[in-house]
This record gives sequence, structure tokens and C-alpha cells, in this order.
Amino acid sequence: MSLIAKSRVLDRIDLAILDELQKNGRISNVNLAKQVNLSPSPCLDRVKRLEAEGFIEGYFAKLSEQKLNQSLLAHVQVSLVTSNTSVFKTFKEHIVKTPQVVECDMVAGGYDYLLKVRVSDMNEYRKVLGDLVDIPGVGTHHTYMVIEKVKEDTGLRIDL
Amino acid sequence: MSLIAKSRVLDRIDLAILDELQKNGRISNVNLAKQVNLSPSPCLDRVKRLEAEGFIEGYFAKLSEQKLNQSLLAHVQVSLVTSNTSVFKTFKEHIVKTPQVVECDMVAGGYDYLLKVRVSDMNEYRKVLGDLVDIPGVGTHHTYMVIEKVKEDTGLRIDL
DNA sequence: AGAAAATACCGCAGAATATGCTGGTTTAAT
DNA sequence: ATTAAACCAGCATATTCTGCGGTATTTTCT
Repeated sequence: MSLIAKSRVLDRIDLAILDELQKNGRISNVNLAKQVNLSPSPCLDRVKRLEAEGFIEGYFAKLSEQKLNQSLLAHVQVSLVTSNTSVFKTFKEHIVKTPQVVECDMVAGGYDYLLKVRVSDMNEYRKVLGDLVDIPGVGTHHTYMVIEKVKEDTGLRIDL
Repeated sequence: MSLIAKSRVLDRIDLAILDELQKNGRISNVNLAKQVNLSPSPCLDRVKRLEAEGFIEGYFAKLSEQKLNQSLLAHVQVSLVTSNTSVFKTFKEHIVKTPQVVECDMVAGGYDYLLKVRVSDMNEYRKVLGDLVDIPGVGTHHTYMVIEKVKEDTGLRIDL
């Protein structure tokens, strides 16, 4: 017997459930069941299983960036001067503590980072960038201020 | 009387509701009410109002990128050769049609774009990039492949 | 300051939904 | 062909949703 946890194969119904929940996270189970041509009980069973198996990580409300005054977005490319462990540790600690940095990816060879920064206005951005470049070990940086959002797909692609 | 739709000021309870729903989008109304020290009725009233006023844009299930085999992420910087309207139109049409491109921001002066591409593996990425560079008007491009996700905050910042 | 109005809150009741259980059916493997 | 496993529908109970009426608190106007 294999020690690897078996990952059940998803059938068409499971995929339809995921696709629907990804678009409408608060749909009632009875309506979800109708949507996927199932009666409520087995539908709920499947949802519970998809949650337990980790296919569904959670449910979240999407809030309005405009209404909550956080509609200015910038991508910042940052290079560290060395791959030194303590330099990275300091950098990461700062990033985690800075709430305006909503995303941080290590890219390419290991010294480069791409940050996504969400702020209310340029003044706030200036402060965030000022703090960022003061971190020891931070070398070059370049800001890509977002002018227009052309596309944004939050969900994953589901092939039904 | 003003024709501007009045935007009610959010009090501490509204912010607490938004903060909770952003973390737990499927919490029951009775539990949400307990969380914010309210009885269910006014709590539901507030949620409905926050939805109607656009503070809450929707509810979504977050699916597992790993489990659904879409865990390879790349940021791609693309420059168009001109700001020509039809060039941009063609570019945008391609982007919208390509499901692997999950995000596309126009940045800086107007010819540069930052794409976020989500694929299952390098082979798929190669195809996506190949199609991308074949679009007429696309000039230089540079790929930042994500090695490690250092931080990811989906929600907005709420100051309670 | 005092009265009137508006707003927000609570608790209750009927309707809808969630959830566990049972039994019957299909599917897969031996 | 037989057995085992998985799946599905329907029912019963518990929970939750949701609208309504009454009360308290805050706001506004005189």
C-alpha cells in the first residue's frame, strides 16, 4: 500500500462546483446543487470533500479598492546587492511588516524581487519607497506605476 | 439637495465587518454578529448595505494553485513598438483571450505592460510566450520567473 | 434646552437552508 | 457473477436567514 496520500481525480461535477464557487462563493448549497444537476446532499458532500482535500483553500469577500481608497498600484523591481542570508532576512522582515506591500516574489537568479504595492496616493507611495531603499543591502530599484488595469482574473482556469 | 450619491462614513463596526468578511467570506450572519458585538438583524442590515453601496464587490472561493496544477508563475514585461491604437487593440484582444494571462497592467508612459502569467509548467509557458511575441507590434519583452513567493496579501488593509 | 424626527438596535416568528442518516442504485474489481 | 465500494436521492432535525414591530439612542430644528 502506498504511503502517498491519494488525490482523487476530479470529475466533471467537481470541476463545475469549483468553477461556480470561485465565481460565487456565497451561493447556497441548494442553488449550487441545481447548477450542477445534483440534489443538495451529494452536492454538499462534494463541497465538504473538496474543502477537506485542499482544493478549496477558503472563502473571501472582495472589497472595493476605490471605495476603501487604495486604488493606486505600483510594481517595484528591487535588487539586493548580495545573496547574503542576513541581508535577505532583514529585507523579508521589512516586507512582511509593510502592509502596503501586498505581494512579493523572488524572481530569476535569486537577488531580484518584484513587489506589488497598494497605496492611496503618491504621497504614501513616496514614503513606502523611501523606507524600502533605506533597508541595508537594497541596491537598484525601478518603479512601474500602473496607469490602467487591462485585465484581472482572480480565479484559476477550470477546463470543464 | 445634492445629486451626488452620498457615501456614508464607515464606523468601527462596518470596518470590523469588512475585515472579517474579507478573511472569512462564508461566516454565518449569527457568528459575524457575535464577532462584531451586534445582534444578527442589524448586522445583516449592515452587510446588505455594504454590498449595495459597493464596498463589497463579491464573494469568491480561493482554489489551490498546486492542486489544480497551475503553480508556475511568471511576470512578463512587454513593450509595444508604437502607441498606435490598432496595435494596442490587437494586443489587448490577444491578452483577454489568453486564459494563462491572469493580470495585465499598463505601466509608465503608455507602451509598457506588465503581465502575470499562470501556467502548469515551462512547456506551457513557452507556448504562451511564443504566441505573445507573434502579436504584431510587440517589441522587447523580459520574463521574470517566480522562484519563491515571499508574501501574498489578498485582502485590503483595514484600519480598525 | 427641549421636542420632534430619524436612525439604529434588539427579539421574535415564519421561511429557507444546512446537515446527518437511511436505503436504494450504479460502478468497479475480483 | 458476486462482492465491495462509491454515489445519489429523500427525509428529519437543527441551524440560519430575513422581515417586522417595538424600543432606545442619537440627531436636528426651533
